[in-house]
Amino acid sequence: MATVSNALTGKGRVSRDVVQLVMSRAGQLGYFPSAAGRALKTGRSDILGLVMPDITKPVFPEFARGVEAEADKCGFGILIADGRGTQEGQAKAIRQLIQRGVDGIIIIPQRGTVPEIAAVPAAIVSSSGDPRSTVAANHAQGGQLAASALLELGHRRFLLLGNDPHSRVQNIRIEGMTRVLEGEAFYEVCWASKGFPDLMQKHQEGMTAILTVSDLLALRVVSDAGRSGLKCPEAISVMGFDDLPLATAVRPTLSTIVPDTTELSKRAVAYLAAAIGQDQDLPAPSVVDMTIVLRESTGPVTTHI
Amino acid sequence: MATVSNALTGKGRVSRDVVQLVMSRAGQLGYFPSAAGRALKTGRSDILGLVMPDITKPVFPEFARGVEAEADKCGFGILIADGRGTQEGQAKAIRQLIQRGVDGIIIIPQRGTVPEIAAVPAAIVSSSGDPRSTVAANHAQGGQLAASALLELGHRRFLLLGNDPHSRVQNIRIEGMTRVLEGEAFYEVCWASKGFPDLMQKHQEGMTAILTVSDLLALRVVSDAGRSGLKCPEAISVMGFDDLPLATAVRPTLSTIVPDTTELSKRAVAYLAAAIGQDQDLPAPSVVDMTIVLRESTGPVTTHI
DNA sequence: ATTCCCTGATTAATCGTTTAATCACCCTAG
DNA sequence: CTAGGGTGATTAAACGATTAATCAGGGAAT
Repeated sequence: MATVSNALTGKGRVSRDVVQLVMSRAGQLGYFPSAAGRALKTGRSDILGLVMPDITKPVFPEFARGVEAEADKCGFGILIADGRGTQEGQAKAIRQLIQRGVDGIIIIPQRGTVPEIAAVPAAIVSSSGDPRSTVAANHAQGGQLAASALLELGHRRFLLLGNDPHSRVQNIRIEGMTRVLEGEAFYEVCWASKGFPDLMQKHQEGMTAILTVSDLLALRVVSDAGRSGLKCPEAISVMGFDDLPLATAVRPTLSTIVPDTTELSKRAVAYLAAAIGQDQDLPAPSVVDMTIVLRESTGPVTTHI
Repeated sequence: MATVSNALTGKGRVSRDVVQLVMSRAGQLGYFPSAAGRALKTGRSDILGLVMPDITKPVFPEFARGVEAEADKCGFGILIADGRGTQEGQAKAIRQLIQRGVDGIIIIPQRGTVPEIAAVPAAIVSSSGDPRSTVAANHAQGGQLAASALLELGHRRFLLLGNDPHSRVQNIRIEGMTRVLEGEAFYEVCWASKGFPDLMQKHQEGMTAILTVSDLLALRVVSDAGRSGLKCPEAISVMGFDDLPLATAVRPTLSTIVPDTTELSKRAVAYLAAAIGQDQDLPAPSVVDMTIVLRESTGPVTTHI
């Protein structure tokens, strides 16, 4: 019995041939170790919890896929929990996961606070500048990327378009943009939640570039523009964020800033693996840069108004 | 010890006050039962596996959310596994879930076959007409809905636009459309994978309605049309499928056919709960209808070509 | 007063692993 | 020839719950 256990887990002292024998017999019998029994004895379930604000919202699925893939590589399973968009939902989700016996939790925090968790190690995936984060996407640098690209194309009057003035990441993205634009070009920040801007009018005022904080917004801009006869990218350039599936489905295809969700999930899982394994030195908090992908919705500024 | 167990699970014979006492003491001590211990003894983990072809693809996240919510109501957790788009990926995912000790599995099958699973009950969420399915979305009826709506608006020449001629659900959706259109109107089926159709030309041939099998395609159509000067819905009406987030972000907003993912997940979870509970009569395979939501991309046919 | 029943609490076995401790054996060295 | 060391297999004790079986005690009925 102990020998079988040792053979299967590769620990302890077992001879080569016995391992072989055990393996083959196990295969024949269709035996595999009971997760429950193992978990009970070892105190580890090899399962990680993943808490997201709302898996329905774009970008999160990408992240979930990355986490699942990475966890799988490390021998972990992923238990998902949806925060249902609320603070209490998030707290409840975390409690539930812990009660289910997860070894660690990956949290993409609901705007703002994260409940204290002592029971199990937690990796917090947040945005650059967040002190609690274990790994952060560099939204600020993403914003800079967007702004510099259009600046280089010759644009000098920008509309920075957000959706929700209370969103942390949107503000950070926009702040990244303004940091680059400051002193180099004229810009105006606008929040769609308080009325969608009149693009035609803005364009007549000389605006040629629109930097949005999300592909969804960029889509709205591009299609709005198209309807009112503003050609994109000839008359205005539009930049999105996140590289959602729609970015390549719409015409013009969207230039966009893409977060490296794969790297993000890799680091989050790696951190937890280390924390669970009780490694001495955990990976330090880190920030993952974004990249830019230029497609059809952006182009050089044309003299023609 | 037994009394504590009984008090906490509500089984066996325990007096009212002892239950109270146990509860409060448990609260004070921060005690909660170990999932592993319980799973070992009862043989149940209270965890369901969810296998999807690729959580990144639109619609699946919605379904995942629904399943998670419904499972939560029934006291189950959800372990996700991504099939990575391949047959073997799916098979491997299922094996892994079983080894992790899930009590049941919900599978959205990779196009075509599903591996035999005997180890645990499985709910197969598939499309209408699939004999193996536990619960199916009525893609055919969805197609009919789309076609009849535009037929009623006066359209008589249709373009039915698919993406992948090998996709089962796409074919079923289109078949639903043709069933309604047959004898009532002219229609032509077109697959985008073999070159995107020239909308202007089609329109000049008299085509006024485009029925797509997905919002992503509808988006492409709408934006393509806009660029070539074809007004939507004045000149052509476009219908999408699935009601993705982008449907309300684009202008014109997309009329679309929306599958009831909530109901789908509800039934899948209910089936598993019954199967796991060894109920005598399991819910019979069922089909859930889709609904239509009319927005800006469709309208009455205008005489003006 | 004895018996019986009922309620509620207690005992102890069990689920399937892991792992430290023990054991059996062979081989080598003194 | 015996002691000792090394290798590989075996024993048995946990892990933390559930649950059938047992036990204790207080009425009610005879």
